[in-house]
Amino acid sequence: MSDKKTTKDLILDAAEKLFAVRGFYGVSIRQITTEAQVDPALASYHFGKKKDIFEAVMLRRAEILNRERIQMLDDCIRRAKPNPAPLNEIIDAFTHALLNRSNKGGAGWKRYFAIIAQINNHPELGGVIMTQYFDPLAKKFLAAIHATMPESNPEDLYWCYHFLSGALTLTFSGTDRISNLSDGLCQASDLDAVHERLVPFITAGFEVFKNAANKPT
Amino acid sequence: MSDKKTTKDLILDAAEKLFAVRGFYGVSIRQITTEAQVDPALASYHFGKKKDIFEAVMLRRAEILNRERIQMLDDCIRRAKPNPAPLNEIIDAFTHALLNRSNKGGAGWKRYFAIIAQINNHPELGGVIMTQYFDPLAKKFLAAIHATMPESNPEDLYWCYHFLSGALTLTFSGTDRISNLSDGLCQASDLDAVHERLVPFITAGFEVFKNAANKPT
DNA sequence: AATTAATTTCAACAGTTGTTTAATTTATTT
DNA sequence: AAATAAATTAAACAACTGTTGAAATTAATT
Repeated sequence: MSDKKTTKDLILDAAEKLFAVRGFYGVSIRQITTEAQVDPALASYHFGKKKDIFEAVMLRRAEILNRERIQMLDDCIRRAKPNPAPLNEIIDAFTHALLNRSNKGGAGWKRYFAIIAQINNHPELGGVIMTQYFDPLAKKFLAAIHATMPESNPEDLYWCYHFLSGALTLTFSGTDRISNLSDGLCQASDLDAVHERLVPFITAGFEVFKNAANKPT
Repeated sequence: MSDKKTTKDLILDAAEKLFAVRGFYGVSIRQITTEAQVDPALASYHFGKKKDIFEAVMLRRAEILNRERIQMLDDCIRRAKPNPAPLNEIIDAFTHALLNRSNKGGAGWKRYFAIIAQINNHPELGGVIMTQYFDPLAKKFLAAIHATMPESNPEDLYWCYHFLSGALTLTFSGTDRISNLSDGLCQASDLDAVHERLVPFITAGFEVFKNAANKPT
């Protein structure tokens, strides 16, 4: 019945768990293999260097996520045809899969996004995965936005995307400072509350730049 | 003339530089003291444990920054009296000192903000400094917002603040992914460009919640 | 100038780091 | 069942980790 997990996945699960709270440099291979209840040498045997473990952790879920997000974006574009997709739906498509997986995908997904949040704000790590998996989708997304806001200045849109990316990232970080700040009224773990506000918030932000004050360069 | 730097500051400067790009766990005391051209034992002698070095790095600039930001917020409230301060000015007051220091304060400040960006997204580190120095100001700031948007739901405002915090944080992170994405059209280092767009973007986001759809709980 | 305090140096500590090697066990193929 | 491949184990490697102690030096005080 219950398929026994492969050693590779045991290691990846353990690595994901530990990387999520202590970061790449804060976790040793021995800690990972201890958590996975596996011999230390197996990490090298199956993955190679430590960075390769990290990349394997990132890749494992990146593809699933990417497929879902592209799907949602395409759906919402198709639904609106021949008109451009509505802005708020585009932004929803961009964020929904992320927040939904983080919310209802289980502990693994939550940890995965915590790592994403770290590398998104870390200059040295993350470059590869983010560029390879997230940026192409970001471009698709921005193209859809531009289609629905044809008068806007592309430069403005890039910055708006940047703000969106930051807001999302902080939400995933697992630092629950908003809970302190609000004396428990809000909690970063309540991703439904986030999503409910994030989409209109960001939509309104984008719409400021609907009619370019600055001409495109 | 040129006051020779104290050993303490040599160490803090080196630590700041290295922490900014590799994070707390990614930097060793020996790397710090080598960079500072100082004996390794001096780190313990002057600061104690490694975490104490990190906290000292954070504290050094936190006070300066806090003073500036409170000043700007108070000024803008005073200017508007007896009316509440305009929303966009409040947000400008919140962001201006940060972006200005990061932009024109020299390399040290830039690195400092890169560290802030890391700990803001890192559950284990940062708690102390952020809670002690940044959250009180956040409350002041949110109170000002609420004064100018009296019909709004506090819960909504906390979330808006959360989004603002994320957008700011990513800007400081030093990861210049927006440059890749825009093929060089935008650059995260161009903080004037950020500021110019961030304030109206965030202002519009907040204004969505001016009249609470959800009644306050 | 003598005495005390503060700082800096050098050496060492026990523990951990990532990674590799060779031997052993398990699984797969012929 | 024999032969081959894949996976796992245990031990070891040199390099590095944070931190400490005692001696040597510099600065400040009497």
